[in-house]
Amino acid sequence: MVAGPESSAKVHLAKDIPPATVARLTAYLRVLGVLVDEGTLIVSSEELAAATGVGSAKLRKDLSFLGPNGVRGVGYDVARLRARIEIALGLDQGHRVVLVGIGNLGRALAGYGGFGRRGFTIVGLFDNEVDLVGTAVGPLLVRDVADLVPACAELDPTIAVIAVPDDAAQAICDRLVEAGLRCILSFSPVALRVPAYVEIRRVDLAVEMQMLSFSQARNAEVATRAGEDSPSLRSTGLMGRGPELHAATTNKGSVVRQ
Amino acid sequence: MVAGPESSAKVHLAKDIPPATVARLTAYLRVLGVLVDEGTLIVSSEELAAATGVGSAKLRKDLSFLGPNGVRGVGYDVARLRARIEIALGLDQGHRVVLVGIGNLGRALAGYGGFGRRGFTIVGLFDNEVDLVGTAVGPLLVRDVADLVPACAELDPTIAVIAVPDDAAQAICDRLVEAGLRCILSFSPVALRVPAYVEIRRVDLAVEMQMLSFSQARNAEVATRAGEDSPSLRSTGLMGRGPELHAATTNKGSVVRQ
DNA sequence: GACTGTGAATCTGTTCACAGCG
DNA sequence: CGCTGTGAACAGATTCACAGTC
Repeated sequence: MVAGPESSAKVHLAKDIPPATVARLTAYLRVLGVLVDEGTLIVSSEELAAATGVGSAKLRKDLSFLGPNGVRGVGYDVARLRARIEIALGLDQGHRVVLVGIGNLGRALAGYGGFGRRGFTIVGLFDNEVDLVGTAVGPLLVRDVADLVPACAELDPTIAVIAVPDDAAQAICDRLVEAGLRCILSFSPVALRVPAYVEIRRVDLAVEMQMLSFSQARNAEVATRAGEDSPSLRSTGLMGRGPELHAATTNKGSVVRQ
Repeated sequence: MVAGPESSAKVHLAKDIPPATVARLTAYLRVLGVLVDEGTLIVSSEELAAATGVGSAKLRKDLSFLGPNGVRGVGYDVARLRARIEIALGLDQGHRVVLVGIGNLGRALAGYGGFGRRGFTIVGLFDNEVDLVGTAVGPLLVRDVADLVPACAELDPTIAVIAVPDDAAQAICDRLVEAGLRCILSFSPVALRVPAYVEIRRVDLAVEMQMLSFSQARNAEVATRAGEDSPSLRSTGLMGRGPELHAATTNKGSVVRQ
């Protein structure tokens, strides 16, 4: 009965949630957004799990870390569950993001609609290329990276994204830390050194390709059984929703086939 | 004694390597590349681990899955180890990659030097935008996505990358499977449905941001102890190498601080 | 009856500490 | 003596099965 009709009462949760669960909560959130748009009010663990590509038991366990959220015999209130997850992830306040490095990747990130839709607002763009500084990318002007520290004082960002060439990454990272940033997402494969109080995550695009390469190598090795057996497209019924809900995909650890 | 002086004798390994290890092998590989460029011949587990941001015990265990690769009391032969990892990951043959969706992200991927350097050659670019078809992106011309299946027969790719809008992702994915692709990397957050024999990995850029958001929320909750304590920049000595080798970064599971 | 929430069992990954070897 | 390679202890994540509740 902990589930009173609070709206943003900060139920003090969000403390002991395992990292693996956090990673999946974001996936549930996305699907819940689609369901809200469709006007769906209630969803069962089975349905939500199928739409996200995980097992239903895992999903229930994940959600249980946020406290009781569903109604037994019925399912989960879509809107309420979404709000609950957003609070747990700290997304309810929104985030102000600065992006450093406006090459192709930076541009792609700046234009990526998925961010805005999920509570991330890009508030600053930086680059060191003189030709680029002052030009508009979307609704923002690119600033000189030399002004990073003072500009951050003004912009008050909570998250920084690094999308600069490898050899510049550490210097930019240092500057960001100096500017007071505590959460940094880097797209450079180099291991960045930061003080312990700074949270840094790295996305290395080549890693994903290499993991694919490995599984191909493994499969090729087992035999060249190019047999077209096993269609096995999980069809869990109940899935006749939008044209955007599909089941069964890997997530992150590896080849999590379910 | 298994370690004879073979060059590419396919030691039949690469079978039972845990996924978590595979993910890290790619990181070691990158650092080894830097070391080779610098002319370093021998590296110890301690050094390599520091440069990659993992613990040395973990590194040794990871490498042990490939068989004995080092010399006790000395360390690892840089060039030999690199070759060994490349074989294990199936990178020694190289990979032919087709890229579907030439928006900002696709363009960023097409221009990303990290791929070529690591054995991935982009051999085909596809989009459905008429204005784009026929234009050059780097050394390649963009092809019409309608020609995907016949073009793949000609290009013989081993990996496909999907960088199209969310609502087109499943259709493109189906087309790629039809074209015979078995390894697909998708940048769309939607869970794609594929036959069981197809390996698919998903990279959701928003997930990483949301995980950062979570850790910030957690930290803010514990208290606003903005204390500037703990500088703790691991400095393991032995690190006076290039300007590109740094230590201590998270990897993937979460906040793997070491 | 249906579906959630969860302890208990299992599996996977990490850490430790040391034996084994050059 | 130093460093690799690894069994054994440990921690974390997943799966199972069912008790609890509407």
